[in-house]
Amino acid sequence: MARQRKMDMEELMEATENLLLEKGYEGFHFKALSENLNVARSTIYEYYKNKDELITDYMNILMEQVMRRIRSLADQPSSFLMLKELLILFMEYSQVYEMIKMRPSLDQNASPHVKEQLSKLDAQSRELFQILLVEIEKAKNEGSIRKDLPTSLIAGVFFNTVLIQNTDQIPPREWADLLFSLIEDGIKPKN
Amino acid sequence: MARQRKMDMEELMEATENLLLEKGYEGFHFKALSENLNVARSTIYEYYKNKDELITDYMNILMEQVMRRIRSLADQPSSFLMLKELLILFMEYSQVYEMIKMRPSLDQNASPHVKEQLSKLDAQSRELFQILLVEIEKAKNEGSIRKDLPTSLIAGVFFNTVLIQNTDQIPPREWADLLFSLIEDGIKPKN
Amino acid sequence: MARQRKMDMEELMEATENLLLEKGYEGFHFKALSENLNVARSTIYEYYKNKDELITDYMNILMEQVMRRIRSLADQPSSFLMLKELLILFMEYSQVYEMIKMRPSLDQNASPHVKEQLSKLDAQSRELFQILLVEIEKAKNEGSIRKDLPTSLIAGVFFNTVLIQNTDQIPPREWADLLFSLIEDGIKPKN
Amino acid sequence: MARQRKMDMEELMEATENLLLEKGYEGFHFKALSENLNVARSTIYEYYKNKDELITDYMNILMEQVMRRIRSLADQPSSFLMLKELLILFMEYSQVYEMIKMRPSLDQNASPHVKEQLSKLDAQSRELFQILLVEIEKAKNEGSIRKDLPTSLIAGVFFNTVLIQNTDQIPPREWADLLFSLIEDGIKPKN
DNA sequence: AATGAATGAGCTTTCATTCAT
DNA sequence: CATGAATGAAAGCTCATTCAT
Repeated sequence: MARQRKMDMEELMEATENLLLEKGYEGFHFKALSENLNVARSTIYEYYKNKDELITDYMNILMEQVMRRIRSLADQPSSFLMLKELLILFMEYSQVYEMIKMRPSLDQNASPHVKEQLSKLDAQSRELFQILLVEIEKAKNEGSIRKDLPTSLIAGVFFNTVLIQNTDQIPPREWADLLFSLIEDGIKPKN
Repeated sequence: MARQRKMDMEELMEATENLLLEKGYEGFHFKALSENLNVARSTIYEYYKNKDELITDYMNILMEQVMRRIRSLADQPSSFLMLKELLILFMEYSQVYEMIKMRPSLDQNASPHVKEQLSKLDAQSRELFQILLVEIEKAKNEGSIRKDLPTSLIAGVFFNTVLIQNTDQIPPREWADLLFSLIEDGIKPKN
Repeated sequence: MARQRKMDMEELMEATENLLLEKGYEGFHFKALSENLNVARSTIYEYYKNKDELITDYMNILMEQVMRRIRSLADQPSSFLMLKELLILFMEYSQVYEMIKMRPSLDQNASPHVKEQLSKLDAQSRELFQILLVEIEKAKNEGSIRKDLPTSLIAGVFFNTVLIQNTDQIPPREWADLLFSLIEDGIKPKN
Repeated sequence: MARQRKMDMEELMEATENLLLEKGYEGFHFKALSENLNVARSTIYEYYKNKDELITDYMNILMEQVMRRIRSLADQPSSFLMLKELLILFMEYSQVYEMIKMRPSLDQNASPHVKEQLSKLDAQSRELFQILLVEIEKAKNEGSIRKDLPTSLIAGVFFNTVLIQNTDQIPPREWADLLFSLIEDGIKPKN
């Protein structure tokens, strides 16, 4: 099998994710990445022709994973419960929204291959948003969500609140319940 | 051809803000900045010894402005109303939270002067958080906020929801009211 | 006038020419170029965004110069004499044909700007060839050139023989006369 | 998956020649070579320790082949006819002159082994030139070549004109005759 | 003050070369 | 033999920063 393999795709993707979250697109360097992985910088180029191809590949893999999870969520008793499941999923995959915010930076000097990857990515983002928007609308019709709140605002709450830092180290499940409770009933006491 | 264009501090700060928001700390370059301002790159060095000093200076100015506004808010009839005013202020100054998230990047190779600027900044951030946390606690005691929600979660909601993109272009005042209504009462219909 | 100017466009073009002739397109590096010019590598980037832009710019300048000279040659008493003048010119500018041979290498990853420069260049090359071919045809009709030799062969002789190394260091004018004499009458003694 | 494709020396030499002619010494890379041959890059190292050894080996093989052909040409009725045969041979092996022009690039960091190969090569080049020069001198003495033309110029014509692109796709034999006719009698009509 | 010019540091990328299987 | 994997050296390029006017 030739020289001992040092690079591990899983590790590469993990390191890519961490570095992206920490430094953002502009601060993402193969130098730091290779140091994290303990391989030579050039080794990464054996797998990815450049930064953008690695990043878009990572994003697509992430998105596919999330979409697979979302599709496996289908058939909840109600849209309201579906939304709760989505929120929990978004918390687990809070990188997704960070990546979506990073997306515009990738347009500059996108090579044809990168462009292709980006359009796949965009398609999946659109699908993700679509699902969320549809579920919110359905829940409004179900009568389980207020109709006076714009759907875009509610969707925004879903994406943004999952980024809240859990500084008190509350257990994830409990944190999710608290967050959903806040979104559901607000901060005002019940009566 | 000397002195073609005077530097204007206001413009400099504005351009700094825009570039920081658009590209993040790692993507903030004097090159782009000077192009936006239509001055020579070297001209900026007449005012700031380097990148980090400009950025920390901008951040401090921003923070001072916000803190001044917050202090002018004091003496609301209730903590609950105070929190509403704070949310409106955070919406107006949504850059603030973006800057706070950018803060850690500034630690690397911070010169003594930058370190000093950073500690001023940290002091102001701490004060800002403190005010928010105190008001939330007071509101809990007032009985106008549920006690079962962790204060850190509520504070997080205050910072994060102001970043929601107003994609539907709803007028700012109305958007603020809708957002506060959501935070106050949740998405569930009253019944 | 700011820091003392070290780069001189004339020198830059000259060094570019020399390096291109010596190493060819693939062996042309900014490193060697900057060493020849005694400036930092990055300094060259202040003038040219990259290798290809410098090279195509150089080639266009060269071509324009040659075409200007050619146009100033017009109105010779006969096409035959015109061809002699052209040969002398080609000897003086023997780089031109070397550059034309290098031309195809420039197509890979040509940026839009480079593509534009290349199409200008191609237009001038075409014009140059055209002039040569037309003069050869006219000379054939004048009866001063054999009609049994393909025009392309004669044109080829004009371009290729100017590249013969003058190893014996014969004075240019004399060398040109000898070369033209060979082309005119061949190597066989008159009888 | 070992041993998928056997290396074939003939193919290797052919690919080496093509790549050298297309890209020149500086643009000759094992990467492209291995892709052309459809073998792993590292496989070439089983046969040649490095780039330069492959190139000098190829050049020596080429030169030997040419010299063998030249030796088999000996004993023409006259030096003039010998020169015609040589021209035809040079047309068939027009790579030879391209390689000779490439020769100087090989001096940089030549390893001992490469240096040895180069000196063999140089010996053969010298012999080749020698033969050509001697035949020209003999033909001058025979009275079949003008004595007023420097031998070096005539030799140069032999090497350079074989590089003329046959753009009109004239059959090789015919092209050779036309070229020799031009060299012999010049472009001027007979009377 | 403002600028044009130059530069070094550091990242991106390519490629020859090595090595274990 | 042939290969896949890893790597260092060197080129490509960008940008913060300095400096003389």
